[in-house]
Amino acid sequence: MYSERSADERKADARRLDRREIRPLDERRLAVLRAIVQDYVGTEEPVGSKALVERHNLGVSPATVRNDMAALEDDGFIHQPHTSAGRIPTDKGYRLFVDRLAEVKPMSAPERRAIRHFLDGAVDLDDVVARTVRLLAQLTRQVAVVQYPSLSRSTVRHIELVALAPAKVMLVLITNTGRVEQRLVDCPGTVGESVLADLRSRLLTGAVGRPLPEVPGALEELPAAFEPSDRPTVSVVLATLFETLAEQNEERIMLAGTANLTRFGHDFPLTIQPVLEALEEQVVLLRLLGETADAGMTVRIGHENEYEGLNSTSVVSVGYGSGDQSVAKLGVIGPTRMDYPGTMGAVRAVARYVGQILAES
Amino acid sequence: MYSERSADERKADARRLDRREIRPLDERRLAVLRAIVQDYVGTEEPVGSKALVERHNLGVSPATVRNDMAALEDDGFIHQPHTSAGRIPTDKGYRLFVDRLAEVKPMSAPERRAIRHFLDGAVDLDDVVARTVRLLAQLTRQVAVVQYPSLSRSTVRHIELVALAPAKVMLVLITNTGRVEQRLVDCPGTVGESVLADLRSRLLTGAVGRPLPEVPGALEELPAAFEPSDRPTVSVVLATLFETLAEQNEERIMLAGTANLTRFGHDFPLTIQPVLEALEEQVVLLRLLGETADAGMTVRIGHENEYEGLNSTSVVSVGYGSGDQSVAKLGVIGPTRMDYPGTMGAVRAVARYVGQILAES
DNA sequence: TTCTGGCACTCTGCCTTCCAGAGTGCCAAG
DNA sequence: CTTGGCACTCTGGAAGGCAGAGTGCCAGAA
Repeated sequence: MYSERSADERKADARRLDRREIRPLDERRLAVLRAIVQDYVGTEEPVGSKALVERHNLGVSPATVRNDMAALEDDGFIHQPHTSAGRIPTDKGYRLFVDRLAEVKPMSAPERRAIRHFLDGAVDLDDVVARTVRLLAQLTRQVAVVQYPSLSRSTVRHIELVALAPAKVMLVLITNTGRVEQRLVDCPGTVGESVLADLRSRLLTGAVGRPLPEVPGALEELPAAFEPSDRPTVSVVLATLFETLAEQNEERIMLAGTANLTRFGHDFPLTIQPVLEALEEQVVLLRLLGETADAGMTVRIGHENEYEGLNSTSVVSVGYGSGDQSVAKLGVIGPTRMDYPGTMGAVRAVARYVGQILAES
Repeated sequence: MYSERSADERKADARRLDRREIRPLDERRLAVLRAIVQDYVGTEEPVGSKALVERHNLGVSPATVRNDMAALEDDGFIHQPHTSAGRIPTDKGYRLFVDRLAEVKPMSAPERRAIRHFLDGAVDLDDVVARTVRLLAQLTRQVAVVQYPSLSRSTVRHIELVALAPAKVMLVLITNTGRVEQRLVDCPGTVGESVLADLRSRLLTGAVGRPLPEVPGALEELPAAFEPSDRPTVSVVLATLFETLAEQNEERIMLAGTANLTRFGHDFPLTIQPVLEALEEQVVLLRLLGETADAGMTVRIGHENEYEGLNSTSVVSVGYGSGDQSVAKLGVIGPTRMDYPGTMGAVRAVARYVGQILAES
């Protein structure tokens, strides 16, 4: 499937390389690296020069490929487990592959339809996240992680005040991402219905559509609009609201596909344990996703991951959100030896559709 | 540690056996089984007659033990991996061990204090459950599962309807446990403010204070109170509400300690995959805990578990709750070769303390 | 220069063989 | 019923051998 593209691709690579002035990596050497990565990802076995020439028509002999391999090894892109074994890409090799040799593989039309269909059935935010994470795990056959839309980046869709008792008010905050937060407010005295209605409508006018962090500023002057006798109540409600807003708390995370870890590799128990441990720590996962760039897809390969337990895994993550704003991150965690183009394609597609779903609801 | 108890225990066993008329299992044979289970759990290796006599002072020769072992094997309590290997307890053997040979090992005072201290820091329900599950995983070094307190007994605190768009209504349900659920309702036509207000107040009168499962019955006649033209809208809202109520009854579950699976055994990847798969399925876990008896601890050993993937695991579970009522279940999942007395002790202790915490809050 | 075929060399992975050790079942005697 | 003795079986690990795959290097060709 790659032969058809090779001519164009090579030229493209050559151009890019020239731009970047990377001398020692000529066109063919990069093709060799790409072939190694592809083969290794497919077979999970070190790949040798002969097999490489057979499977990819590189147009040169094994001996030549061997020379290129030696050069690639010198530069640290590939590595030999033992003398006289095939080569395996290093983290640096994967990095180069991802940066310049691979293109995100778009989902096929049926796949896109399936994603759409699967996510469309969701009834609420929890369900959206749950479906997303499972879908992602299934598509990539890896461990999927989805962060709940964070409060700090979303906007106010609605605020509701409900009198539960003479001096008790329930404050409900609904964000554009579908998240609902509620707080019970103990008021200093009985609250009149009319005051409550007034406050409610003023809150709505002042806050709806605003990003959460901006709301306190916008409502600062509010108590002044009320009778002095009502101000304590208004202040308490406002304080509670601000508190709720400020608690951009508990970034929650959902996980799926841990069973896919069993396909990790041969030296399996050694690799899997730290990974499972990492996955149990919400903090680690949050930091992991936190490292994701705000725009564009982030790929962290092997040792590029801060957390040691994930040194033999790669993390592909991306922000998602309604509209252009990214409100949270999602991603997958798999062995460094993963199908990067496919994984990146799946992650990107899923993120896009979740964003749409969120925007619609 | 067992020798000190052996005299009393043996008599007790003998008595119990007489009561149950199990002839072929005399006192010593049971002691042998107990020793086998203990040793196997400790070493993870098939245990032979000689080693058994050396480690436990059974007061007889290896040859005698061999005879007993042969008998135990005939009865299906133990099993030989290969001719001329030691013996391994079967599920049936563990069952007998748990039923009659083991006693729940109480936690030590420092352990109890640690449990108490660890759980006391919890700030809300989520936190209680999260702490509990982690604690349990740590104590038992196995996979822990905690079910959220059942909501079927909680009541409606408030229902709110908010018009977001001409034909879109946000339905918010708040329970007395502080849980908030919201749904977006697509109405068949434009909804008038007055209709909405009317519906809202009727919902409140009919539902507030009622246990969730009773709400549908109480609101059955509601559409009849409205103009025929409004009934479709009312019906849609009601349907959504009932759906939400029903979903509230779907219990949630929290999980921890999956990393402990790596200590499962030698034939590791084969065993662990189905287990991980099972753990991902909330449904499976819920069914698993659902099988727990309402009172007392339940131990399901190996093939006693309905779910096939858990055929080589044992599940120790127990109900917990505030006061005498069990509101939910918790438990651990581990290899059939687990320390039953210790695990049961930990599970029981944790359940007890969680109950107390819930009662206090 | 750059590529290529050839060649000697090295290493793994796998298979076989072999042996010690642990464990058993059975039997005859206490 | 228990026990010591004995012959037998089976695993697990060590040692050795062999085929296959892969490499590096070199000298000659393009």
